[in-house]
Amino acid sequence: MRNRKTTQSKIFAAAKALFWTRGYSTVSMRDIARQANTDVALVARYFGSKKRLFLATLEGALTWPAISGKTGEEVLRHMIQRLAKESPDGDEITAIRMLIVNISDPEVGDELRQRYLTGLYGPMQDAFARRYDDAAIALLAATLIGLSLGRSLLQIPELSNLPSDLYTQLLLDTTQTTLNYRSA
Amino acid sequence: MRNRKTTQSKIFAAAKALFWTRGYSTVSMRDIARQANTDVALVARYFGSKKRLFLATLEGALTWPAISGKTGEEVLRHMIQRLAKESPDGDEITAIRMLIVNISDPEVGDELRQRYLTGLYGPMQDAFARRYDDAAIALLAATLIGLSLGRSLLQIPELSNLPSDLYTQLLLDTTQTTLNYRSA
DNA sequence: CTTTTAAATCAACACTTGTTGACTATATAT
DNA sequence: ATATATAGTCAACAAGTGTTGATTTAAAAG
Repeated sequence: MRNRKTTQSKIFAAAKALFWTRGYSTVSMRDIARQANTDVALVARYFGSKKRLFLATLEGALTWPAISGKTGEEVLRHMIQRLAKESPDGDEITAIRMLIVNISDPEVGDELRQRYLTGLYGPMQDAFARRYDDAAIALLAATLIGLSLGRSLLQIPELSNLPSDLYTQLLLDTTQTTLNYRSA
Repeated sequence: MRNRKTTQSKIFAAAKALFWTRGYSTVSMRDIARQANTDVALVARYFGSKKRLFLATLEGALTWPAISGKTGEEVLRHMIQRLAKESPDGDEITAIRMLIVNISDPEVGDELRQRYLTGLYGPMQDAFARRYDDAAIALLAATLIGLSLGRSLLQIPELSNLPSDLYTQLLLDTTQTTLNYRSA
């Protein structure tokens, strides 16, 4: 098959899978090419550079999907459902997990941190503003990330072993109690 | 100064600082040598290999200090105080932050995950066993890690801006409410 | 002061990295 | 069937990687 589009998407899929699970700097262009059954040169040619390819895999990630018009709770519920789909064995990878994996990379960490703050955290803060304590919202954000880390990366048994529906329930429960937190 | 011990400790300090902040695979032996004002060859000679040097920096980390005899609350309080010392600008680095930074590294991630589970999580589970819900303990572990991530790595303003004592209070508060969680 | 011991340095190795350019092969259009 | 456009391949580059050996230099022991 000699088709540019399909080759491009093969490369893209391979890059996303590798970058999102193993992290930017531990993945080489040749790793991506091998995974996509192509040549290294094509990876560089079709996407410009390694960093540009990584940034391409971030398209649409770390931003709320159509947040306007919906209540904070609705949006949050949507995110929780997505988080719950992330399996501990890693065949389903959320943007939150990708964020954790790459946040401390000197090459792309700052970019990711900024995208998270402006794309996810900021809007969430706005959606709940003046209805909950500021510290409670920050606490909720941190807790959701911590749970994702504990379930998929650290593989804490009590979290990893939870079936998807019970994990969803746990996320909903903690969201509720966390939001009601008042500082001082 | 021509002294083996001091050179070794200079190298060790440089390695720990770099590994713990930037992560194992993004730090080169030459980076360490440069930071320690020595030659690359000495780094390899004094510590065997890159991985052995990294493992050396883990000495005493990710394990409870003298847990026997103390109650779960006492040990937990001790950990919280250590967590609170971690400044958002990174001149004080906790083992938890190091864990997050390196957990997804293909080279050392598994080792770290295992050390965390057997050295920190397991003992904590034992210390609280039959006094709190299993899910509550897992939830607490995940929340503490999430807060560390949010404060020092993601730099969520509402967490990063908290002075050390208020951050301690937040940790204590959430610990209390989280432990009382009952599933289903 | 001379000899010995070992810390520090220099150079090199085999290999991997991202990226570029020239070349070949194939599908489409004439 | 021939010409053209372009997808795919191969080779090479400069730079960086971990690691090892030989050499030089300085401190300690005689």
